[in-house]
Amino acid sequence: MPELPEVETTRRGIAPLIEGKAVSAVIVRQPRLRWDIPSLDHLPGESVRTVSRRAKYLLIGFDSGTLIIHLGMSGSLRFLPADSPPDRHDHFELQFGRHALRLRDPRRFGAVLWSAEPPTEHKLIRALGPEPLSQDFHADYLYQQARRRRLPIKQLLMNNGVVVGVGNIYATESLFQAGIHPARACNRISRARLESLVENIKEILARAIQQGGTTLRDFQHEDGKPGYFQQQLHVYGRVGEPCSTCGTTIKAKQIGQRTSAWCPQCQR
DNA sequence: CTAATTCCCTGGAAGC
DNA sequence: TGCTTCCAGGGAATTA
Repeated sequence: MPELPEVETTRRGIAPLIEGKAVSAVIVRQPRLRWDIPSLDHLPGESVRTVSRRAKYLLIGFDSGTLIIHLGMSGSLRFLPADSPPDRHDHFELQFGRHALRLRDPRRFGAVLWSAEPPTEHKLIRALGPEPLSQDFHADYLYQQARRRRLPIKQLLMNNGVVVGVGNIYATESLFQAGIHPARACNRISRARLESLVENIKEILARAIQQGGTTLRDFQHEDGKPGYFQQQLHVYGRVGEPCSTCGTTIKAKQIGQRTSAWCPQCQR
């Protein structure tokens, strides 16, 4: 599923293709995504001004407002000839003359929304925590967030009000790298260990984005290969296999309705 | 306020 | 081979 690195890779891929281009048509084949796709009848004739990202939301800025796209769990965007035949899961597209930016989303957990106000004021975006790769996400900040709560550290990381863009894969992997048990109460972790956790999150995400960038040149021809396929996963999806560090069998259990994997030897 | 639970949806894997 | 069942997963909405 698209994690933050994949969304950022998508942003970098589509930005140079659509910035400055005028929308010629909007096509909605299946409006029922997570929420119904709103009417975008006013868009044709308007030009794309910016292509940015906040958390896992892609923000396509126009003079009259912002198109907000979330890829959910199975969404992908491609830029291709407008006359290429759509797949049955190709629900939405913006056409730019002979090309189209097309959204495919088999599981329809994604979203296409419109915000007439600045996107920072939008209901879904206003209350989000800092970007993990920004300077606002640092050890002191995470320590302050952690000390007044007691839930498992993994759930704290996956709370978008605390930090955005850290999904199950990256939470699982960064906790392994930092040697922290995913179920450990977040207020019972030292500042020093949280500092290590912050560093690991940044490092792992940055590397995934960098690797996503290497597939960018193929962007127009196929879905960007998710960065985590190239990145070595140490615990995620490796339940029952030996730990790459110590050989202990990787365990898993549900933490906050999500499967969490960890090495019982390396993570405390 | 924090925390826990429910719900949306379908492809793919596993079981029969 | 074909059918059925189960599971994953982001994150908003709802409930406690």
